[in-house]
Amino acid sequence: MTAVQATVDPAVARSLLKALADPVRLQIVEALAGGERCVCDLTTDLGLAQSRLSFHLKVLKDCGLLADRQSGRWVYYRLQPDVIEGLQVWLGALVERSQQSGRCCDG
Amino acid sequence: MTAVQATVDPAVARSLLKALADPVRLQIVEALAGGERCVCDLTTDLGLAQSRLSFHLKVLKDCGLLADRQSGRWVYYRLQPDVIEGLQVWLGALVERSQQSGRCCDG
DNA sequence: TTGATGCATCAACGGTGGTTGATGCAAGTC
DNA sequence: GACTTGCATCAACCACCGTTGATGCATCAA
Repeated sequence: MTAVQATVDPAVARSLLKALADPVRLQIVEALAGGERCVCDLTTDLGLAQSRLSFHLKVLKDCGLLADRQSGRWVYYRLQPDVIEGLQVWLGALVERSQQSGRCCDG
Repeated sequence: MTAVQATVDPAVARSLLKALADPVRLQIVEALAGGERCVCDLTTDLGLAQSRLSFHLKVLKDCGLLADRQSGRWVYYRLQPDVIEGLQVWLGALVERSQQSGRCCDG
């Protein structure tokens, strides 16, 4: 583990950025950074209507940021750190490219 | 240089994510990763209407991702890699937290 | 079987954010 | 001075995305 994480492709990066750009979804992600939670806990902790939470969980799951599992009546969601790392690497590549070409063109 | 980059605060992170979540703005950022460009060059390279490009440049500049300078009639835009790095670090903290709490709760 | 709980999904509505074309303004050219 | 060029800004329009309340479907309890 802790192998060098591969970058995601630009289309995936876009979908991840879009998913993370919503304040409610960012709340969810930060809550799940503390560990796996079931939907009912998230509902009360974040003070969100159930359908609203469910909508955002779906968005986050569809882009790969979240995984879920069912246990009895409850559904538990958890973060997928690899995916976030992929985005991180993608941003890093951007930084690198820009620094590489930075020593240019003093207009 | 290459000092350890500080993380951004959550509100800033949100605005950066939101700014990067738009496909046109992502195009702009990737174009500028290749080095500084003036607006007129970007207009032709990306095939965007001038007012449209100008709108997105403003969004990117307002959140700190871009800086500009004027030279004669032309305005040149460039990336601010530090800001992207800040976002990267912020994502890293998220990953770290989630891995830390990952060894929990096998329901 | 009946009823309750946890969650997903749907249709309708509303708001925010991006697009477009016009206008304004500053910096150059003649 | 008048004219052109490069860019920012504005108002009007439009599309998409998130919200809401209702409904459906499992799972579990009685």
